[in-house]
Amino acid sequence: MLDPKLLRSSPEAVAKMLKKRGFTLDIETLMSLEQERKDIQVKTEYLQQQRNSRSKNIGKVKAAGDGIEPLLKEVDNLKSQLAVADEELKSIQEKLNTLLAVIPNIPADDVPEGKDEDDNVEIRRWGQPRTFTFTVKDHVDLGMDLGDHYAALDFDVASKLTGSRFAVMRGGIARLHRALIQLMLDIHIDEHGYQEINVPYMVNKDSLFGTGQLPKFEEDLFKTNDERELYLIPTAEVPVTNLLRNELLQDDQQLPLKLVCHSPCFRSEAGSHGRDTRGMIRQHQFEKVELVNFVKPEDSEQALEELIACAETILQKLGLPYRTVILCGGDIGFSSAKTYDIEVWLPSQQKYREISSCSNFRDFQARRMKARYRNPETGKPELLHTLNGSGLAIGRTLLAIMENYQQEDGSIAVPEVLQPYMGITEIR
RNA sequence: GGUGGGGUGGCUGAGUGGUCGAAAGCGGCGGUCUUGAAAACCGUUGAGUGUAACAGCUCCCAGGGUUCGAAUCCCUGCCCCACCGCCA
Repeated sequence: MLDPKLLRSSPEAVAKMLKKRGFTLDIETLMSLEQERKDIQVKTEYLQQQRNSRSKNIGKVKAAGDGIEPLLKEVDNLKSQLAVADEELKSIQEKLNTLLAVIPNIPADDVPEGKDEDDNVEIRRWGQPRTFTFTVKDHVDLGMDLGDHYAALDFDVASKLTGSRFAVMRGGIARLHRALIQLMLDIHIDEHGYQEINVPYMVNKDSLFGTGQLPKFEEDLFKTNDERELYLIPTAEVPVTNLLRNELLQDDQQLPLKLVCHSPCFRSEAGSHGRDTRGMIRQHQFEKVELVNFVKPEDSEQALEELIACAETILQKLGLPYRTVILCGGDIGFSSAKTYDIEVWLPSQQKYREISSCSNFRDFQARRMKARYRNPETGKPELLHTLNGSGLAIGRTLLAIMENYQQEDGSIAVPEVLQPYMGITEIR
């Protein structure tokens, strides 16, 4: 959520900044609602004040032994007025909140202009895509041929079990998948100073509102159908960031708070029919090692640079060529002020494809969540800044390894850093 | 699933329907003392909204209700704790 004060005081400036991401702010509706809200609120509070003072008086008058009849009559009159005003205020506040809840975050100054992913700007590349002396296969074909009796990567049997966009992994591929999780967790914990955390994979509406998935993106989520209205998490970002919802940290020594969480992620992929239907790129269920930071406002810009570096480290250790892009205004996510994507090289597609996304949300999520800390300078509560990033998406890393490390006979060489985790040097 | 007890400020924890935004303690902040620190002592300290600053308003899990007046009474929901049963 944006700062309502900022929105009120300089709506034109906000609208201009939101324009960068293709969002049109309806200033007129907003400001007229806002004016209405103010008028009614002033009126309501005046009536409340009158009621309160008279009610207090009744106690005193009664104690003095005098008659309270006239006062009662006055209060009664106030109450009926108040009931009307209250109702009005409630309804307008609801309208206003509904409007505010779907306004996206303001992009950072250095976010490039642009309409969609084609306008994202590459900021660096690492590694050299390998030249193959044979015809490369994609991970689907590779996975089908690996394994003794059954495919090591099996989409057909998964669709029998569940449906499309799911996978079954066996043997060496399943083990590689697990090894990747271990490797990533170990690096972030031991080398990057993260604390490991394990959280629920189902969350309530409030949590999803806090990080910004609700109310706008419900169709992307899987929802349970029991009366509790729980949702499967689309990313660990939701439960982990919401750890500090409605919290006020007293001790700023806890900051920055850096948490790493391995979890499955569930996405309905409602809007992506027909996109990446082959293979593991876009699944309804995948796993991810997620990095979440809570920092003081003045530290968030630097924290994003560190976060993206942590994610890149993993690819470097795995020897996977990648490039890093900064998302343009039109491609940036709803809650984010600034996002870097890391894209890994896929030989079968001759393209770089997203494998990580690291964002600075500034106080946008914190305001929705009321996640605060006490600033020792002022002694006052202030909103935290939140950040998160994938470090990395496991399924996509797995397929990148399969494709980049494939050998002519269809086997997969195991990257050196993974060998201690795997106990083997190749998967066949 | 059964029975009982609870949800109060950063934390622990009191709170006869009016003088309660709320005792006390801890923690925090400021000070006295000290070479410095600790201890001790004194003072101060809820969140939000609003204002130039006051004032005002809202908030004692959430949502309804009773009442002139609700942290306090009633209803519903959620959550927590204890014991019993069942169980990975």
